[in-house]
Amino acid sequence: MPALKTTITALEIGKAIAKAIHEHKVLPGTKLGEDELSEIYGVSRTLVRSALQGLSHEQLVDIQPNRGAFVSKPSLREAREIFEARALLEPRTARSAALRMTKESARRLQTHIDDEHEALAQNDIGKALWLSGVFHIEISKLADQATIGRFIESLIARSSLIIALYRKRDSALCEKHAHHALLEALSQKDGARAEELMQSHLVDLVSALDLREKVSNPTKLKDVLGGLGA
Amino acid sequence: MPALKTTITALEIGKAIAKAIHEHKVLPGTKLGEDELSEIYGVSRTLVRSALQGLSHEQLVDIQPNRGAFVSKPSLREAREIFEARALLEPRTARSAALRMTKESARRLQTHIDDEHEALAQNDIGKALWLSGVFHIEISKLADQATIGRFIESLIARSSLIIALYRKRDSALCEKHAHHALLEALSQKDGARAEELMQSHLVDLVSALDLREKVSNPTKLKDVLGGLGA
DNA sequence: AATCATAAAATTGTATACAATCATTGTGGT
DNA sequence: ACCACAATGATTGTATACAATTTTATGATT
Repeated sequence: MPALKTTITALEIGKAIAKAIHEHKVLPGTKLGEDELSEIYGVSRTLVRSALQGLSHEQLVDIQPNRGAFVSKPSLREAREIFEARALLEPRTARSAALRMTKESARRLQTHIDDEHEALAQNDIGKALWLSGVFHIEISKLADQATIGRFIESLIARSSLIIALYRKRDSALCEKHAHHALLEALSQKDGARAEELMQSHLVDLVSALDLREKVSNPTKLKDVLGGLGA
Repeated sequence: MPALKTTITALEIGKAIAKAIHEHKVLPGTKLGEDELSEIYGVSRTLVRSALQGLSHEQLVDIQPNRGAFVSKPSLREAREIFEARALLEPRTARSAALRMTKESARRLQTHIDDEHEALAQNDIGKALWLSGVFHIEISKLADQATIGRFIESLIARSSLIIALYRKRDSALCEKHAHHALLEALSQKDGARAEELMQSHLVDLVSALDLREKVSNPTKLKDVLGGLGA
């Protein structure tokens, strides 16, 4: 059997935290204390800080000077921007991916979809959410455009924060057929259709979100909690 | 007078290094030693490492485990990808920027162009290169799309590396009229024209580059340094 | 009882110390 | 002269120690 690795890198810690965020195991606003994390991963704060700084660069965590790192809470405007950016990048990327499809990659994507369904069947929403994101990332990787792929990857990671914050109640988050249809178009190397499908898929995703401006923050708590029910 | 600041942050160090890279003060491949930098900025290696990791995340420097940080040397494929990404993002961003133009922002951009010309007049190529990049970044900021703006910013920073590596000999890098024409279209809120101009401007930039595959790296130094000039 | 001031505890920021790894040079052998 | 190999020096990686800041707790005062 392979020797079990004893070292852990800052990058791995970052990935682990990112995955937990993506799966909604930790929610936006959660404080990520350094001592806590170094305890968890069995390393010194040095590596933890390095990992947190990396996540901060991806805007998954927000580092407030002298106060610590918190899971980011994208504003409404950021939320809208992120999905606008996805709408700009992903459909075109799906088109490119279609042109480069192979049997092998089709098989890989199918496996992903199966896993996704399985996770949903087991009601493991977090895992399904994560797999759903990975599906999009895989497509962008197929497009053979690492640079744009990285952008998309970061947008998808932040999308999970947005879903956590702004998802409409009882909105289905993964229409299972959407990914399936996408895969079909990709397999047939039908770039135009893949582009179209991706575009409408993203529209669907946004429509499961409530990105309207809040009525207004109640200026005073008293205004809301004023009368004692009399 | 304002108290002179005595503290320096990792972010500032990163910015300083990034600017030096952008200005071609340090060329791709240059080693960025930690001791060296901590000496220069008068801080411990801790902050320097933090800065370098940040730059590594932007792919401006390449951190090789146990070997150190080097100014990145984008490959030909990366170079092509980066300009493809710019072609995808910047024209559309220029269009958005046009719609949001104000007198004030026009004035700001004009100042930038003036500075750029001044730098060119003084033959300060590095500064001109940097200002040229900042011009593009300013436009993306005007578009009021921080997310895409950050992507563009990172693409432009890496573009300076590409220019350093792949610029055709005696190719003019900043056609002065290009930015001027762009500003004009923006000022007139002519989005369509701004988009068009940006697109062709980017084409011009690429055409000043030699992104053809190298014949082959000289496998042996001897082949190049063979004859002793006899 | 509520508010403010102050003190203690906990947490983050930076520097330093030590360990591990890599590069270089020097030595000995073929 | 050339290659292999070992020792040395330099550089990066990680942990720990200390300083600075924030947060929480405590107590005095109105």
